[in-house]
Amino acid sequence: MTDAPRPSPARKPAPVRLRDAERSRRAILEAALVEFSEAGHAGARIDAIALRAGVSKPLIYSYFGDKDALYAAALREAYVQIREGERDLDLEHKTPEDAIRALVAFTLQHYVEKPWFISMLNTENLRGGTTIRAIEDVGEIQSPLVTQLGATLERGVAAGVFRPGIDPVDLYIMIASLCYFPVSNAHTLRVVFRCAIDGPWLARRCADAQEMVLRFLHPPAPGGGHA
Amino acid sequence: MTDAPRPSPARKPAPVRLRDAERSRRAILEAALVEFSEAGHAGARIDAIALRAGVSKPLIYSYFGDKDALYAAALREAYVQIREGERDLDLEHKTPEDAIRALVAFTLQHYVEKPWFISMLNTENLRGGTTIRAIEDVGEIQSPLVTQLGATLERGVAAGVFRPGIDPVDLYIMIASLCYFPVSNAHTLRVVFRCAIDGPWLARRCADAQEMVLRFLHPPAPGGGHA
Amino acid sequence: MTDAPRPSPARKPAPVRLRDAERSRRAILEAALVEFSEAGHAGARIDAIALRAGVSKPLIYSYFGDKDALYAAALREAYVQIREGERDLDLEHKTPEDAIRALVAFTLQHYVEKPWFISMLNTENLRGGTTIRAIEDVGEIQSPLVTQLGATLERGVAAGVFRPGIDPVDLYIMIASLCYFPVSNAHTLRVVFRCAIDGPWLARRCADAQEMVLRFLHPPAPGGGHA
Amino acid sequence: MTDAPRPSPARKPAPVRLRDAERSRRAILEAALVEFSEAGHAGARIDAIALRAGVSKPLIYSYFGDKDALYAAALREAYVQIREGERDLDLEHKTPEDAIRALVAFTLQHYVEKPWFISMLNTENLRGGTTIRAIEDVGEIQSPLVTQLGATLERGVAAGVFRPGIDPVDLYIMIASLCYFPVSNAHTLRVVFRCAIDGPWLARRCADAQEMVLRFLHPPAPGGGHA
DNA sequence: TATGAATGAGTATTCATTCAT
DNA sequence: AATGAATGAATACTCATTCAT
Repeated sequence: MTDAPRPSPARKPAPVRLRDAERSRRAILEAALVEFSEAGHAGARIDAIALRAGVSKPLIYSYFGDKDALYAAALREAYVQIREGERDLDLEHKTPEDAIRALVAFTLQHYVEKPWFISMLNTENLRGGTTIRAIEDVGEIQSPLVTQLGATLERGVAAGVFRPGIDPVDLYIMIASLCYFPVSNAHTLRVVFRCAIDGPWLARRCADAQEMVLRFLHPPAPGGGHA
Repeated sequence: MTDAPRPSPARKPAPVRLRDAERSRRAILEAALVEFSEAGHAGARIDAIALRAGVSKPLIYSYFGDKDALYAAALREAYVQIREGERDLDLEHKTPEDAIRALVAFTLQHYVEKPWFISMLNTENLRGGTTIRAIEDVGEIQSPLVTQLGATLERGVAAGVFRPGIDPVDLYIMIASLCYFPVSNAHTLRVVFRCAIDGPWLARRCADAQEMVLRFLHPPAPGGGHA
Repeated sequence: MTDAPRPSPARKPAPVRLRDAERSRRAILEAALVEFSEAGHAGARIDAIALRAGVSKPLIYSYFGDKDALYAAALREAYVQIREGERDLDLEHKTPEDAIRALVAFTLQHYVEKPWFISMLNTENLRGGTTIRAIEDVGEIQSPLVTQLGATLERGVAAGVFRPGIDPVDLYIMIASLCYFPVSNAHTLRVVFRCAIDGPWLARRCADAQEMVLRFLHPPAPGGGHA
Repeated sequence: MTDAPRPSPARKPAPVRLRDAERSRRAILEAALVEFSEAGHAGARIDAIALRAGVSKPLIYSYFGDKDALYAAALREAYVQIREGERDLDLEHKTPEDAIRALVAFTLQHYVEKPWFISMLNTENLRGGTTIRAIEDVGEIQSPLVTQLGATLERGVAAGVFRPGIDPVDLYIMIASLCYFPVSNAHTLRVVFRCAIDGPWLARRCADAQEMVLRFLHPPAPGGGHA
């Protein structure tokens, strides 16, 4: 009202990076991923997401529609992130056994390093999976991994190190099971079993899981195996 | 509305009334268990719990204090229920291998039949375990199982069917892992892998888990094992 | 927190009339009638209604559901009020011509004295009548009047003072038309025609309307009427 | 985005652009008229107006200032439109009785064909007439009609077909009353009286109104009129 | 023991309006 | 002349919790 906003002539005329739609979108999505995974669907606050993303609430609504749609976008993003990691695993250029070891290690590591993945899955399953059912392309997101895993199993069978008849989806679920629970339930395990859920302990979980899966995949020893 | 049915003051202090009070308490607790496990902590509604339990909201407050305290009671109840099941397993009168098989089968079955157990654990872990940390006797609730499992392992080692050096807590976590994930994440698995998460599929999960655990426990074959 | 709310021993122990559900309901309904008629549907504020009624907002929601339902209740109330006035008109004990004069006078008077009636009708018609269509018993509310008016017309025809063939609904609409517009549109008329819309002017409107309606109802003069 | 189509600077100052500006103004005004009349003042959305007009929201603000100013412009436009229609009625070249008939017919027809006129008047009266009071030239907009109507009445009195002493403004209000209510309140009438508010019904309203007004204007029959 | 009545403090969502280009 | 990006200030509605009986 009084003084015009004198721009000091020699400086940059404005914070350059404002008004960048794509950048705002990403900021909101990442803030939502964190908030939803920390607080769950009902507990998440749009206010908190706006604050984290450094934008106003109306912008969130104009980009994503409503809380549910934002939650769906965040859930999808969680899957996209793990797929990107798995794509880089390069299973086909490893020996079958190393491929399995690598997949186990990556899976556990991803769960630990990107804790919102597990949290989002837990939240979504608590909600009965209604949202993920509505995401069109979720099937495609995961299928490359299953294909790779199937090929790895076949190579192992051909090489005589794996027994035949193992379903790649079942195998993936086994691996995920062994990696998921110790991370997902770390808080309750720590209290109930009074044990330290820390790096070394998780490293042992990883080694045990690798051994478990490989023992399960191994064909029976030729001349009279177990018992 | 007018006069309460005045019990003559000097007699026994209305035992029927006490029964009702205890029944109300149980009704509230069970309603809370269902509501919290279906909706999570933030999503659960005191109104809904009152409705399910068939009591008024003030009664809930007078019995349990507030929402958090009710949640804590429900969480504790979930642990109590699974402990009661495990206590009846009678591991010590089975062969070591059968004991392991029985524990795996029971664990999966309990997760499937009492879905609020998994839901409560998920909810509590999403919340960072703050509540369970405050429950005094949770350690004792779980410890009998660990003792039994340790004894079973020792018997197996003595009998030469298990290798030594396995920690009973780690073993229990492995078993729980294999049983937990397919049930906990049934909704997302169904959609992402387009597979039927049904009775037969779960039965195969059970068999696979039993085999996995036993193969893991078996000592290396005497004359040259796995590479 | 500090001092307990000492009830001064000799006084009445509390504001007696609080916690009276029916009384709260009426207060809300009347406040809503005023607020909706002053501000329209979109312009009305639940906050303002709560303030006017002297209750909290949640109470409004617990009694009426949501804004639309409250609006519907207020609209219905407006009709109930005018019906009660018409019921007391006692048309059947007046001469047919006096009955018409009385109905005209009452109608204009009601529009002036209960301004929310016109405002609610205007609001509802602006909204396309969607709400009134959903009120079940609106037809019955108005029908007694139509019956009475039909009887009055018949008596007039029999007495030779009214011509036959007049539909009572059409007649009522004529009367309403003449009374409605000068009240409903007082604000714009005042400005556009720079005329005083006040008591005397409305009294002339009443007299003119009575004359118009009666002239319209009169049978043609027996020996060659108008032109 | 890159270069605007630079018009060579010295030539005529881009007349095409000016046409576009005027067209945008009209588009906004007409969109506003529709939106305000469909939704009322509080219910109208600037977003919706921008969408209907095919322009951006900031353009609306740069042309009209704010929502209230746009509403005022739309209200004024409604009056301008009906004045244009009335100007073409050419009352002075018709017999006094035909002139009245024509005015009644035109009024009803305009209300039916330009529904935003009635809606805008209702909206403005619901708001207490605050806006129209601020429109400077509203008086002039309506006065030609009153002058014409006064002349018509005088001609009728001179011809002996109308009685003297009728105020032209009062007469116009009577006519407007009879035409306004059945159109304005069509939605509620349809439901409350369960009658069809359609073309034929409105045509009968028109004929009845014409007859009513003429009967009212007629001088008392020379040899003993109505009582 | 038990409850109908009532509310303070939020929470998702909307909307007129402005900024920067 | 025109617009995509962005927001402050509401506004409808919810929910854990308490009051009064």
